[in-house]
Amino acid sequence: MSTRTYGQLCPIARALDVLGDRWTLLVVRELLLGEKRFGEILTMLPAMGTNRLSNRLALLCDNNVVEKMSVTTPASGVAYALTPFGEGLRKPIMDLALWGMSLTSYENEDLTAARAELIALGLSATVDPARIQNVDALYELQVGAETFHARVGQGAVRVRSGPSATPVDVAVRCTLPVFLGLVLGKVKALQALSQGKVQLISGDRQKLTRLFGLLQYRPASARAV
Amino acid sequence: MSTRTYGQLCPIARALDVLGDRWTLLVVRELLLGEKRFGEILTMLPAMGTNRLSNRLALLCDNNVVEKMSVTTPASGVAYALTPFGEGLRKPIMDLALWGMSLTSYENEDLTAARAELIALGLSATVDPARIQNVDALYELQVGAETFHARVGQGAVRVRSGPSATPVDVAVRCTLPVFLGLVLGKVKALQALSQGKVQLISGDRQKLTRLFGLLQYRPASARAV
DNA sequence: CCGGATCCGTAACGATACTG
DNA sequence: CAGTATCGTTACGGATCCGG
Repeated sequence: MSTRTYGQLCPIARALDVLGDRWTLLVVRELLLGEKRFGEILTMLPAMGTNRLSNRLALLCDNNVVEKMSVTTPASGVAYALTPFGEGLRKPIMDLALWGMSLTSYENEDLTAARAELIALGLSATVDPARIQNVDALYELQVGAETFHARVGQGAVRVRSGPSATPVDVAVRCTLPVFLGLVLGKVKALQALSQGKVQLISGDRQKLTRLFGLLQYRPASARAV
Repeated sequence: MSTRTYGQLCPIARALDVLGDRWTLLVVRELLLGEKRFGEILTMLPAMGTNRLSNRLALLCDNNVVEKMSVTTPASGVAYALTPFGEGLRKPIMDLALWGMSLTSYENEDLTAARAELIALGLSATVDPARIQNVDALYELQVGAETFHARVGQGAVRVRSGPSATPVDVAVRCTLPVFLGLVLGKVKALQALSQGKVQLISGDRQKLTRLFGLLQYRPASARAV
């Protein structure tokens, strides 16, 4: 029980009464990638501990940010998903991601615990809606042991964990270092394809190039601060 | 020293490494209202304690979010202000305020520690830019013992603590309960004026009405969730 | 008085072990 | 798989004290 609230008559303070505890916003971040089971969240945030994850999920459920839902795969049980109200956090959190991008370098980092879907999620915040005004495409990416998908459409790139439930336009596979090379612009998609660093499982090369044209990291100095 | 970082390769986690500690975002909120001195911030966040405020400000300075600046009023000394990089937090925080508005009721609340400028700041996030496309006006409000000003222009309402440094279009004075009645729509500005609940120090009544037409609280059920 | 630094009791955190 | 219980460590909240 988080009886430690700010108790101020201010929407920011009220929001932080719900979200301000350690780990809480990262739990929401995980659920921005799609519904997840208790154990899945814990795998992504191992230092959190089962106890705290349990507490945080209960608090988020109490505040109508998260709800339990029953799932059947891989086994029968419950999963946690954002409510429509919780989905309202996507905008503030992605704005925060855009700000945090200036604190983030993807070069010379330890990749042992890195996750491509988090990199993709962060970069999706940098995409200018005007650039994808009339684009609509669904991608599936298999990066190392991860599988996630990205839908480009309606002025946004939306990243979700796991394989796509519907047929995708393009499906590709690569390693995490290759993925990083692509988003850093050090490797071109077509070049990586011809070198066998990227395997095109389905779809055409043109659409693949377009995805990595959007998901490009630019260092802070080159962006508006 | 907050040596307790998430250490994830993710801009959200990196942002929270800087901002995620308790009180930190509320310190930034205070500075969104303008530069403040150490003691001023502490007065607004008394439960924080001097040592934590000191630590947080140091961490924010280290990360180029906040900078010290020398001031001469009321006495010679230093104040803390957001850097341009820190100003970049205005958008995410105000988006969070908009979300937190659904958790906030301004009715039947304890007003002993309430601050009108925080209410105004929160409501400024709800203003539709389209409504103030070609408006440009500067207001000074004296609510109880507080003085703050609000500039309506360039598609946004910007609230800052203290009196305006430049001449204002409208200056008014009222009590906090009256201010709340105005933003709740329970009292009309013209009506409050004629009853003497609001004192028009300078400027015309029409512009005053416009301000409180913008700064209106609508309960969550009436807004998009 | 302002801008802190030091100290202490309490609550939260991080990790592990244990249970239905 | 999904938690609960426990425990040592760390941070928080509050008060006091220090140097300019």
